[in-house]
Amino acid sequence: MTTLKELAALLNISVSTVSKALNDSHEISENTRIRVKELATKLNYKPNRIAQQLKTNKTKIIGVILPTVTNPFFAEVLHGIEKTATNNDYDIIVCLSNETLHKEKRSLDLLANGSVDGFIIAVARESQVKEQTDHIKSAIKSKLPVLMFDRVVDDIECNKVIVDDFQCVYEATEHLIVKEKRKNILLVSNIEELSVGQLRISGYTKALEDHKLKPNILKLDNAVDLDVEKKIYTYLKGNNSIDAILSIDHVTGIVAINMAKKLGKEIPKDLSVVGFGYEHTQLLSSPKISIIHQKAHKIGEMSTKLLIDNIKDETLKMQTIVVPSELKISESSQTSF
Amino acid sequence: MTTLKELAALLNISVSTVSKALNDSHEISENTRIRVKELATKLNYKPNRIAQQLKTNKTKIIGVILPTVTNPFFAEVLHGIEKTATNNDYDIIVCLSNETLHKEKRSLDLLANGSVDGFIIAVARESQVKEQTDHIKSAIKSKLPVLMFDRVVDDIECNKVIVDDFQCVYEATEHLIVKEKRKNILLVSNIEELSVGQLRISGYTKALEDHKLKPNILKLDNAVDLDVEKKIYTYLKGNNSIDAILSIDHVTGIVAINMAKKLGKEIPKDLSVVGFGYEHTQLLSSPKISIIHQKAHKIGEMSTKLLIDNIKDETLKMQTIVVPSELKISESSQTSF
DNA sequence: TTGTATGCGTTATCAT
DNA sequence: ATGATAACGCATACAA
Repeated sequence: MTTLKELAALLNISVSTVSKALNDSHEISENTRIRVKELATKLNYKPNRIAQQLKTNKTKIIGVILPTVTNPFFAEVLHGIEKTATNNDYDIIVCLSNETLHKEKRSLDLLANGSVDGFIIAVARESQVKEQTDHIKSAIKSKLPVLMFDRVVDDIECNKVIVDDFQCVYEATEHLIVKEKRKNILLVSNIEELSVGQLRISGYTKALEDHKLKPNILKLDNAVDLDVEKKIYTYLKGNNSIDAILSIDHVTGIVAINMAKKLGKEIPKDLSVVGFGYEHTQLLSSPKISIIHQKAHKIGEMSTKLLIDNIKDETLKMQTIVVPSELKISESSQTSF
Repeated sequence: MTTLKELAALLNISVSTVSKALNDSHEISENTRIRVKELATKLNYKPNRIAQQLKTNKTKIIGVILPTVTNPFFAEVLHGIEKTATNNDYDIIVCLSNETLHKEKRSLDLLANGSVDGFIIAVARESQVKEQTDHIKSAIKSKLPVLMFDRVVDDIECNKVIVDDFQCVYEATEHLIVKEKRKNILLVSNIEELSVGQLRISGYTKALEDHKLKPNILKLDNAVDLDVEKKIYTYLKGNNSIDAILSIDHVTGIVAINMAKKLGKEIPKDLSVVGFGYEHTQLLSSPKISIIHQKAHKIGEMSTKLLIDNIKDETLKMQTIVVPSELKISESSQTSF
């Protein structure tokens, strides 16, 4: 790697002159500036970023700590983060907590030693359940800006970007009741231990309450593979009056459609199905599932924007931004082929 | 952030003594070592990694350049990379090329200035199609180890981890012919312009040739949403003799199942369906689709292992590792509920 | 307009 | 056993 020192030696001038020339300082003559730049491009000189970081005490790197990236929600958020970071000349270091407290803590501690200018975090399931968040507070205490999204911790004061979990489920439920005239709406859940799961369930029960209906909740207890199908199938078979299903994750809604068809139900005539979904979710079901579409990409964008603002001006006051979800009603009945 | 200098000042000893004490140098007395360490933990001292990086000329960071992360394959690879990197005390900087050449080049150039110790890359679609890979060669020339996976460039000499695209599709096709007695197998493709797409198609045509059957290929031309459904539906409707479908991506197989059911076909009696799939793919279809399961996580693990070996010993000779895929035959007929 | 000197935080070499 | 000094590559305050 070419260094300033090498350039200076070859040109018989001082290191600082070379530095200034490359940075377009006005105090350097046209002549030498050109000579320096020519040699620099010829030798493919690039300033050593590590040295710049040490000098300026800024890394232009954001630490991103996610529970997982195989969940499409977080993958899409990451996409938004990366794009916005790049547009603002930041790189991102990505760590995955795998939903564990110790990994989250380890990553945070490791990066808090000058490796990054700030953090974007969605806390791990374990950290949230055990309410252990000292590691995050500690990062903030050492003047590192932190932004939390989706899964946030109430008693930590920092910028936050959250989803309207309560509200969007409330509205989806109300849609089923009012627009689609449904009376027996089943909520299917396997994330009731997460704060977002609880919020979604609250949105559902509140909507039912407001309309004098009684809630039905099928908790899957973290079931996997065929168990998911079996539990839903069995429940539907034994409860024939169910006329709508509201899934609060991105998988069980599609499973519910498949199981309902297996039971000979017509969709959406006999049964309306709403679930959470991402870009391709609707393509995977037939008839099309209605989905609550979280603006994951936008969440990533706004999080990054907010964090970078905070990095550049630490005096800015903290805020919590709610990114509304979009309810996409299926129109499968109209598909004419 | 606490520094060595601050510790030294507080203890009235020199910086170098503090440094040695913390690094368990034998030439430091038991007494002072303990005093130093006590104060260090008390003040939560952590060595500044940037300074260490400048000193040692090693960052312990791997640059990871992916086309996207919303594709489950790359998400799972990333998971494997992150895990293995962490286990070997490396961090990862993730850049997304978004399938474009210029973004890939930009990321590579930006990180090649001392920011990382090596690269893991799956080249962007555009780079592969246009056969522009000078930026990668340039990184290698400046002594930065590069590992390519999945989408590789033949005329670049570096470590590679690839999938058995030809072989696994050949075997899946043969399975359909020999075990399931299928005669009219339709290949559904929308990635024919990628090297992996071409390999998969070759595996299919070769298997048919070897068994004296004629190929049917439905190219979707990067169709999206309803168009995907429509093209598959129309084709199936107009070609009633098709008795098996082989999808070479992870979406169209499920769509094919849904469309076949819509046409009143029984699966797997009338039609066998095989597609590419990931962890949850089978859960999303009913009856269950058979899948070619790429060991994405393992690809990430092996890539990282190989790169780190290469970083630690540059004289190691390059190798290309093939990670075999697994054919998971659906057993939906046996599900008894 | 150019050059010298200093420091970022750490480690390593060489005194004491 | 401890300390002074230099060096990694860069940027900048200050001198010339």
